[in-house]
Amino acid sequence: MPEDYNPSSLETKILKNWDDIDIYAKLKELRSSGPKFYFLDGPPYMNGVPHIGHARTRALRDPVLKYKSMNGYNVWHQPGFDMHGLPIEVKIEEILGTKTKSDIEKIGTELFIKSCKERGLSFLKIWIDFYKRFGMIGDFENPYMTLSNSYIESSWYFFKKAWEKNLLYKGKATVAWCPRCETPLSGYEATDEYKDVEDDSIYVKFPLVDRPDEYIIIWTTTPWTIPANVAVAVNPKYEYVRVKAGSEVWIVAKELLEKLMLLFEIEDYEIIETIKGKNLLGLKYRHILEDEVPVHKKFNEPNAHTIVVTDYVTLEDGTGCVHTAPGHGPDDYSAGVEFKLPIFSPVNETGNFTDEAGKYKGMYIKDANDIIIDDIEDKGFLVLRDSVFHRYAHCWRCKSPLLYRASDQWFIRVEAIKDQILKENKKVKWVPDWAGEKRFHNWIEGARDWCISRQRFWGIPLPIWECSCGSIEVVSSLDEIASLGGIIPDDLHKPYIDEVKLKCPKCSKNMKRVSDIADVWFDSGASSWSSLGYPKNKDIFSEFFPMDFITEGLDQTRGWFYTLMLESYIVFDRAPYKQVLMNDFVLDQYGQKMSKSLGNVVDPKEVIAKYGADVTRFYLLWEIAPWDKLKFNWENVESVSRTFNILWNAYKFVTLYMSLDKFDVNTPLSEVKKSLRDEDKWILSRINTLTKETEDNFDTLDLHLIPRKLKEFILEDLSRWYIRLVRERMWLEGDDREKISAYVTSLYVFKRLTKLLAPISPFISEEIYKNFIEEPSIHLSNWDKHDTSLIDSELEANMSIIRTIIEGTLHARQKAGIKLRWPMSKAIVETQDKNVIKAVNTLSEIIKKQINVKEIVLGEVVQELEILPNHKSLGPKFKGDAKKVVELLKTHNPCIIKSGLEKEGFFDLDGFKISPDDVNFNYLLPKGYELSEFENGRIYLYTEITEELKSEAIAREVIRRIQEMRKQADLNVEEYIHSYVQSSFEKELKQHQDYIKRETRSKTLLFSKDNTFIEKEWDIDGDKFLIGIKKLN
RNA sequence: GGGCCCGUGGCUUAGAUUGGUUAUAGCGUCCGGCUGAUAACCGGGAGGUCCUGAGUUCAAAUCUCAGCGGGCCCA
Repeated sequence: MPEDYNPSSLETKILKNWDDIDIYAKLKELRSSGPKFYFLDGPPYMNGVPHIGHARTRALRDPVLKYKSMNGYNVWHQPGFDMHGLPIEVKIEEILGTKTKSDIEKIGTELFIKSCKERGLSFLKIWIDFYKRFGMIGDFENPYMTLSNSYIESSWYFFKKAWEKNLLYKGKATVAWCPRCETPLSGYEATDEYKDVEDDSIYVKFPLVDRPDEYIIIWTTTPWTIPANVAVAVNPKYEYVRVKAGSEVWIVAKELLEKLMLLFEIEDYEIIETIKGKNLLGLKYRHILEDEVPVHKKFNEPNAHTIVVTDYVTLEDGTGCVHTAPGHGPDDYSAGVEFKLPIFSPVNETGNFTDEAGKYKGMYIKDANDIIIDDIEDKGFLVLRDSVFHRYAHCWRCKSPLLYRASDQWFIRVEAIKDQILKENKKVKWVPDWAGEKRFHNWIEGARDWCISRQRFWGIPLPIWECSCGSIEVVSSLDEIASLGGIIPDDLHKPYIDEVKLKCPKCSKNMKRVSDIADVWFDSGASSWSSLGYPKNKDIFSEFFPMDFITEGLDQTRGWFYTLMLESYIVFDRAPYKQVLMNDFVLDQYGQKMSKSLGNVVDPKEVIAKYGADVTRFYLLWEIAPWDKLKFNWENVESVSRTFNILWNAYKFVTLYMSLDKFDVNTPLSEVKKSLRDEDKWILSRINTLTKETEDNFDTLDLHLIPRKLKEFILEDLSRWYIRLVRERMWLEGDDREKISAYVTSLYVFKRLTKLLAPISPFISEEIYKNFIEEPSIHLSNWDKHDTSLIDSELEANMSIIRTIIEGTLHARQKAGIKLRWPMSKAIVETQDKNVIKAVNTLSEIIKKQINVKEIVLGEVVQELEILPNHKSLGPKFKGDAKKVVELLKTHNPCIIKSGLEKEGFFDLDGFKISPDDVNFNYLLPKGYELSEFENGRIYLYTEITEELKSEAIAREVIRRIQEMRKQADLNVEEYIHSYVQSSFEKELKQHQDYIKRETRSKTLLFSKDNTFIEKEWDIDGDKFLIGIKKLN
């Protein structure tokens, strides 16, 4: 006999059992010959513990895997973990107290990298324990880890392929750079952290060559980039003006002229000439700091220090003439390439000016700002100095302001292949479709070449060796290293890998590895093959690749979804995944982002501790569609928890009676087929319809609909309806056929229901299932496909109609103040609806039972129409005759008056002209009826109480009291008693003696007091009843 | 600035593909009731500018446009 529902102890018990039987090994063995289903786990980043968002993603993916397993698939469920990268480095720097890269080198890169490794690994157990507690079943002994040698070796295959396809190149490029971390950041790393900061805002005039006193005016918020200026860009389409201001001529965009002059406080100015931007092309100017930065005098590129034209120039701020420093801005860089400008970037890794910066060498760029501005001012080129609040990019980890600088980096040529990738993406099924067709599509469309190298320590080392002779080797395996004369280190990370020297195949000299590591986003992007150990291990890969299903958060559009696609495309010329589910985040209940500082963080461990993993998983799936934001709401968790409690109680209810009767759980449904009642057939139909819906929803990944329908079924169909209808039958004594068929039906329903629930809530389903069926685990059982032969849609529709009729009648009873316990002689259903007629005819027994009436009939009850004079209107209108009119109204048939008013707008009442305002109409129910309306009709309850009905009512009232007393006396359900009732209703009660005895399990029923009984006096509608019960020994 | 998504009683939500009676349900709240599976449940009441505005239409929560607010991504 099951206890109360206690998720915590139940789940712990089952976890232990899974451990004992090594459920994963069994599952793997069981499905080993099944069709392959390759799910790839999006590896979480190992710099913290699982948060509720991780729990959500797992609550979405795990049911799919369990469902697939139950359907016979050989599912690949290997967890993965992302363990490299700057965030871990930054954390270790905090712990070790280093500030710069040279600090790290001082304490030793070996120690630093070892610490990073330890930290990466330190979270592993926490995560795997979480997965297990969350009810996931998977290959927890063999996760893929991006820091393992085998993973690194596999991932190198990408560089080899990219190199072979000429998609890997070394180039100078202007990239976002963190001067503290001394490494480039990819575009999105740079844009993760925009902060509002105050910066200088200066307007500067550049003197044109060969045009004395003529200047082009530029604006910048980064004065330190002026030393690197090599051009001024204008938009070819805009109008520019030459303006006479004092003794000088200035060039600015026409549209901005007034605003600028106002800003510069120049009132006297005059437009000399209007010129299209494209006509400014090639105008030469003199660099204003050529004395301080003498290298400018040496640039011999023809376009250096000229006006160039580009489309990116806007009129939003500035002057329409844009200071261009290809070494310090991505747009500037592309202009630099287009116009063959010098890519000049006199700033080193730490943000200090180099020798090339002349006067400014050695200065930190931000510190140089003031000096540079002063120099410009001294030389008379400063137009205006101001400051501005604007958003500026900061390092996503260490929060330092970023800069752009040109440096030598390794790139993946994405732009060359993005059209093919877009084509591949069309083959992927995205859920929701817009995630792929719009979001991901747009992202790929705008993709740029990927700067994949990082000048850091903790990451996958680039497998690129360079020789002083200029030749380059990209290796993809340890064997290759060995064959090139390299000695393979125990650990493929820095600094060990840096020691590996290869023999140059061209000149036989020693080749040195480029000291860079890969952008950490590279790591997980290589998982589609690296997690399977490809290319070394080709068997598993060829069986499973490509992936059938992945799911991750929407932020992974530019992250994992992208790197997986890009890298796999380069390696295999195809999309790596067939189906992608993209989910949104978890917010707090007010829609606010969860953050430590707001104190609104929901810890998944806390939810699991309080409600269990079953409820948590169910809730996370049920609350909202995967691709919408989930506002975490404790009250709704509570409501899911209540549903589980009800499910549990329903389970307790049926097992109670089954075990009392020692019911054989192996009795097949076919054996009772003939004695099934309507409600049995109905619930059998419902559970199979539900199964079909569940199957459909798993197929289309409308995962939230599954728990929603399950919850609805548990509450509405099972608990509130089926059990209510079969209660009486469970109470029958002996081997009643109808009772047995209720048992068999219930068992079938529970067996099915637990299977539907198993993928979502693996513990409670396991517990219930195993109590009925002797098998090692529900998760090792097969999915029971829906059985069309048991689906009867018409019966389902009929049942749903009579439920509305029953509810309506209960409403009518309440209006009339008549308790359900009191039987009524009849109810009349009035309807025009054929479906309602059919439902009432076929299921009248259920209606009668549920609304406690002796007879239910289809028919109609004529309501009487009453006419009421409106004195307020009649009085002033008919004055003295008003009284007479009122009398006349009573003598006419109200129906005729009403239809007359409706048709003509007035009624001739023996000469008095009555208008609609003069009277009110009212429908009167015939005496003894109560009315209630339902969707397609009305129900009339006849409420006259006969002696016969009353005696039955009293019997039921007494039964109810005895039951209450049994409960208070803590008697077991099956125990027998003696009872007595002393009251003035002996005659009535005697008529129903057998009924009372049966319902209350009374061996004897006396009508006089016995002092050895437990007794209680009851007041039932004003009458006194002294009732006693005594346990049978 | 651009792309994508979202906005429905106090709260969480259904309904948008296919425009169509009185806008769904749960929670909460108020009133009444039931109960030998149920710390459950049942009946009823109150509670709505369906973010705003314009348009299309006989008819708009739904379609179109513009705007406001929020989110993710990008610049």
